[in-house]
Amino acid sequence: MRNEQPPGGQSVPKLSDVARLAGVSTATVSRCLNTPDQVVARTREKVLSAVHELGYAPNFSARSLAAKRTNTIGAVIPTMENAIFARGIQAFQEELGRHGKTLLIASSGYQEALEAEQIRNLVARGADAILLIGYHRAPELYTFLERRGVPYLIAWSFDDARRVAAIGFDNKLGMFALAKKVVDFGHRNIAVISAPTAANDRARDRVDGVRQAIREAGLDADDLRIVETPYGIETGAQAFRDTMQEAPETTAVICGNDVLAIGAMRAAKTMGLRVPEDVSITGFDDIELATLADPELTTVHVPHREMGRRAATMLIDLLNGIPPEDRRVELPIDLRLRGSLGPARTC
Amino acid sequence: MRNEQPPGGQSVPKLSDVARLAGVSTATVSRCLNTPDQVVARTREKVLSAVHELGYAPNFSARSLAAKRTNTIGAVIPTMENAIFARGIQAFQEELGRHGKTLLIASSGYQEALEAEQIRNLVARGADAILLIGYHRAPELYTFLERRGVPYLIAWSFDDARRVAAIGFDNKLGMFALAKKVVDFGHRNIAVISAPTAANDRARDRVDGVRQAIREAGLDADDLRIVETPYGIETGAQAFRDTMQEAPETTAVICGNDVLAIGAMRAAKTMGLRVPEDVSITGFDDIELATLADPELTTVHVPHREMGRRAATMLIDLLNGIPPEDRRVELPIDLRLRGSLGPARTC
DNA sequence: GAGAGCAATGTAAGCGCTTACAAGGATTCG
DNA sequence: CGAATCCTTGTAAGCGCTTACATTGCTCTC
Repeated sequence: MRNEQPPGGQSVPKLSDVARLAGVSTATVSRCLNTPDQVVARTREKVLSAVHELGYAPNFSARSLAAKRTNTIGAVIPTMENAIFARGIQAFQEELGRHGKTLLIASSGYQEALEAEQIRNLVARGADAILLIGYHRAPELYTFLERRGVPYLIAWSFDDARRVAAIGFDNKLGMFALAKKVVDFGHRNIAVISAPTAANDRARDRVDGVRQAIREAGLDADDLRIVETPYGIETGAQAFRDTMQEAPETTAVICGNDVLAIGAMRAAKTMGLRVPEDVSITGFDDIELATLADPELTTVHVPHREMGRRAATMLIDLLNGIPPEDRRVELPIDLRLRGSLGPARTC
Repeated sequence: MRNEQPPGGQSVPKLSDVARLAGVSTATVSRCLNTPDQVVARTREKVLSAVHELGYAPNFSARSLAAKRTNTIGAVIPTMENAIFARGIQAFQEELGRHGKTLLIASSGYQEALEAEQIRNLVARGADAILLIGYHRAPELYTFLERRGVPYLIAWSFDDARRVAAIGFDNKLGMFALAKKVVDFGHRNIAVISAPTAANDRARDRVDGVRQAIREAGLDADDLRIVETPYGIETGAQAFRDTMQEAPETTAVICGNDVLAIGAMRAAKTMGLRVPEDVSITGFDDIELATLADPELTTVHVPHREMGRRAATMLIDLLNGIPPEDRRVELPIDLRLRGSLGPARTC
C-alpha cells in the first residue's frame, strides 16, 4: 500500500489503533464503519472520535480481501479521447460515487484483443461488476464473466433479442430514421463513411440502418458506396475526399458518427464544396461538436448523460442480485435536423 | 472480490491451487510471477503451465495487502468531460500500462473541497503515487501526502520556484506572449474571459500574463476588463455577450481557455459580429476544437500527449526513489496564430 | 574430497480487515 | 421473579498473497 515506512514520522494508523484508543474491539470499530446501526450511539461516538483523532482511513486492500468485495466497478471503453464516451462516463462515475463505488476505467483503443485483456485485468483487480460498450466480443469473455460471477452491463447498444443486462439505444433504428430523412430530401447518390464494423456492432447496426432505408425507398442498396475508416477527424476528412473524388455525383454523405462527420465537413470546406448546397453531411451521437460546426450538423441525438447515470444504478441493482433479464433499458433517440442536411442538388 | 461463490461451477483458482498442481510451494509460484529470474527454468515452466491450465489470475487485493504496493496510480483531474485533460490523461494511462501500472481516475468538478476528498480517497484506496493538476490546494494536503509517503506529481503547471515534482508549462508566460501579439495587432480595448481564478493557479497565471503584457505595452492594466465564469461553451458565450454589451468598444477578447473562446466565437456569430474584423478572439490549450472553429482559433499550444506520457515515467521514477526536486520539467509552449486574431478595427 | 559459497526452493508469519460465532447484559413476559 | 429473547460487543479465524529466513543440494576451490 505504502511503498515505505513514511519518512515523515508516525506510521499510518490501522483499525486496531482505533480500537485501542476507543477502548473497544476491532470488530466494533469495523461495524461502526460498515454497519453503524448495529452499534449503540455512545460507542459509535467514541469510535468515530478516535477515528478522527488518528486520521484513520481504512486500507482498501485489506477490506477487499476480507470482505470479498472491492466496491470498485470497472469499465472498458473504446477511447477516452473523444467526447463520445466522456460525457456518459462522467455521469456514470458521478452516480457511482453517490453510492460509494469507485470507477476503474480502461480503454481498449477500439481493439478487440486489448479489450479482452482489459476485461480480464479489471476482474483480476477485483471489479465487483463491469460496464462494457456494445455487445460484440468473444463468447469466451461472456462465459468468463459468468463463471466468475461478475455482473456486467452493456451500454451504448440495445438489442431486444439479447437477454443480457443492457442500457442503450437502437443504433440501426436511429440511423434508419436519419437515412430516411436523407432520402426524403431527394438524395439518391448517397455514400456512407463508417467506423470499422468488424468488431463494432454499433457501427454495423448503423450501416444496416442506412441500407434498410435505402431498400425501403425502392433504391438498390448495392449501389450504396460504403467506406470504413478508423475513428478520427482527419480520417473522416480523408474518407470524404476519396469518396467525392471517386464518386463526384454523391449528394449526401452519411457518417457513422459525429467525429467522422466533422472531418467530412472540414474536408468539404477545403475542397470548396458548400454544405448542404453541394453536398449534405450527417453524423450520429450529437456530441458537443455537432452544434459548433458551421453549418450545424444534422445528427442522431443520444442521451449520453442519462445513459451513464442509469447505467450506474442498473449495475448496482445487478450487484444486489436483481436478475440481468430485468435490467434492460432501451433509451429513445431522436433526430436533430440541422443545417448540414438539405435538399439534393439537382445537377 | 467476488460477490458470491460463482454459481457457474468451480471456484476461482488461487495461488495455492497452482502450487499444488505444479508440485511446488506457494512461495515458488509467487516468485515465478513476480521475480521470474529467481526461479530455474524447468520449475518456471511447470508453474506457468499450471497457471495456464487453471486460468489463474492473482487476487490484487491480497497481493496489495501482502506487498504493501498496489501498482495503482491515482489521478485527480478537474473534469473528464472536456478535451483539455482527456488527451493528456489518455497518454498518461497508456504509458502507465506499459509499466504494468493501473490508473485510477477521480474528477473534482473544479471544486477544491471535492478534490481534497478525492485525494484522500485515492490514498485510502492504496494509490502508490498521485498525479495532480496545478499547484493550488490546501497545504494540509501536501503534508498529508508527504506523511503518508505517497509521491505526487503536479502537471499542467510549472513554477520553477516550487520544489515539488512537476511537469507543465508556464501559463503566465504563454499568455503573456499571446497577449503581446494581441497588443501588437493594435488592440487597445481588450477584455479577458477567464475561468474562476480563486482555486486555479493556471487560470490565475494566465490572467496575470495578460496583465503583464498590457503593462509592458505602456497601457493601464486597471482598464482591463476581466470577467470570470465557470468552464463551458455556453458560459463563455454568455460572458462574451455581457462583455460586448457593457463595453462595445472592445476589439479583442482574450479567453483563458479554448472552450470559453469557442463559446465566445459562437456568441459573436449570433450577435452578428465578424471575427476577426469586428472583434478578435483568442484561446489557450489548442484542443481539437480550436482548428474546427471558423475562423480557426488563435491560441497557445500545449503538448498534451507528451505531458501525459512523460508524467507517467516521472511518477514511476518517483516511485523508484528519485527525489522530487530532480523531477521537474518545463515543457515549451508556442503560439498558434490563426484566423481569429486580426488587426484592431479602426472605429 | 571436504569445506565454503551460492542458487533454488520451502516454511511460515504476517499484511489489515471482516464476520461467524460466542458471550454477556438488558429487556420482556408469563 | 426466572426464563426466554433480543441487542450489543468481543473473540478469533481466516481472506490470498508476499517475503524473511531456513533449508537443501549444488558447484567451486585448494
